[in-house]
Amino acid sequence: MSEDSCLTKRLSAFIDLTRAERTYLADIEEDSRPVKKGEALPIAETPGKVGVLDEGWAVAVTRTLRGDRITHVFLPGDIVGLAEIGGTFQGQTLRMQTDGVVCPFARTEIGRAIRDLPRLAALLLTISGIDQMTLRDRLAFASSLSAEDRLILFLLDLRVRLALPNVGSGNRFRLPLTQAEIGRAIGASDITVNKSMQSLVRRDWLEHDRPYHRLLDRAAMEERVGFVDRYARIDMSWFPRPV
Amino acid sequence: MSEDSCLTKRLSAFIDLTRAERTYLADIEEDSRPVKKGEALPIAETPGKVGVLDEGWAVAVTRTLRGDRITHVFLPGDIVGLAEIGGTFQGQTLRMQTDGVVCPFARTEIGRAIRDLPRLAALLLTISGIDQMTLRDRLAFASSLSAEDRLILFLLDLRVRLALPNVGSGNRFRLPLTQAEIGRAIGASDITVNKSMQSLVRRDWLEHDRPYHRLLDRAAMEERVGFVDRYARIDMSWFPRPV
DNA sequence: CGTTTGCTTGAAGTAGGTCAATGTGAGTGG
DNA sequence: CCACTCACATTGACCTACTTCAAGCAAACG
Repeated sequence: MSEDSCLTKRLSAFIDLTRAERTYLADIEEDSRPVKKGEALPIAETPGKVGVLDEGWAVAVTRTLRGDRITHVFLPGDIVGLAEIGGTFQGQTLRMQTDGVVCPFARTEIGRAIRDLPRLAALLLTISGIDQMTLRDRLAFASSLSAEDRLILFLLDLRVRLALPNVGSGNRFRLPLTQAEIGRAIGASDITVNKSMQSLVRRDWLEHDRPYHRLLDRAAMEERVGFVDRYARIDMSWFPRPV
Repeated sequence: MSEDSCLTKRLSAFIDLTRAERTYLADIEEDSRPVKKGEALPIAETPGKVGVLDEGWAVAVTRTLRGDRITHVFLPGDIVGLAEIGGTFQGQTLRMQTDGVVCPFARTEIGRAIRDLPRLAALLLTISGIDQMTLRDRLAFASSLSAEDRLILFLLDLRVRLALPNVGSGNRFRLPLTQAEIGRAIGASDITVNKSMQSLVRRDWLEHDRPYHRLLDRAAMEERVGFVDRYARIDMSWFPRPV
């Protein structure tokens, strides 16, 4: 009762869960499991799992002919494996970017939860949709923004999403990716990332102190790239009534 | 009974719907509505709607600082507005690319359907996930493939998805997009699209006859870009039992 | 204290963007 | 039936934002 499950913690950021929903979720959750940096997520290894990333960062990597690309960065609290719930993993892997803790769920339990907790089903669908729109944004911007602007967008997106679980974490955050990895995430070379970062620092928009980064002028950055926070306003009026 | 709703037709490509599911879906469907080329989809105009594109092509357009980009192409049979079900439309529009017919659904009805037809909820979540993975693929390839290879990928994707509703439609299909629009979809200029197409024709991989295109050597094209058909194998073993 | 990993900087090469001009077929109106 | 127009496709020339290659440097780590 007092102990909230990982999923409960996460979903509470969006809706107030009822007591019934909470206990249901706590029941289906398996024991949380520590995972080491560099390891594949247990979700990706044993098919039929979904999980909540309780601590640490993870990345979704897509293998291409010319090296691996990072297609998604998972932050603490994020649900992992939701997109892959019914599809093949072919060509994609989920890998821990730092040490962390994962709470796995069996896919069949998710199936049951969808049946028994319709509001949860609606919420999951909504979250999946938002992720999709965010991806569309990135895709659109990938070809129309300069590498520097893509970097700005990347930082802004992280900032917003980090603020979701631990409310208002400020503009300073740890970014456990090397410049080369950032490059693989935004579609640029490590050199370009480096030079863009320095350019941002010179412009007094960014401050960095090795793994820590601080956005000094978020307003200017947001205006520059036309940033839209898709998590800001979610319409849940159509959700079915909770159990 | 004899008359299947748009959504029924679509979802039947994935699962065998029960009689109860079919009649439920038929009940919540509103009258299908013809839409003209260039018009915004009624779904995008009146918030709170989702729809099935019964006939015609549509595109999702994301407004960027440097012109509009096409982030998704909807084909006949596709569900439109699913990604937008809970989010804001900000910066994105859905526009008809040809004349067509749309079957709208109220979002609240989808909410009710999720409650009453849990298997449908699971399927929608799965479809949304697959779309997400496809987007990730495109994002990964956007920065690691040449414009020509991106064009190949674009054509292959259309081919696979066109085959979903009207089974095995062959390798020849009508592509109602101008070269400039294709460019906006794959992140290239109209000039590059033109030159890439000619290059493909010269290589005897593609044949085109104005709006019609024929893939002459799909195997070679798929191999070239490492194509993965994410719709090919869907795991539904975890779905809740149908009503 | 050497080795590795990541950051920094410079220089050279290129894919693909923009600009500009021409070609071509389909539709429209006289 | 011909002229006009408009939308698309085509071709060439130039130019720039990036990539790749190469080499030094700093901090972390066994």
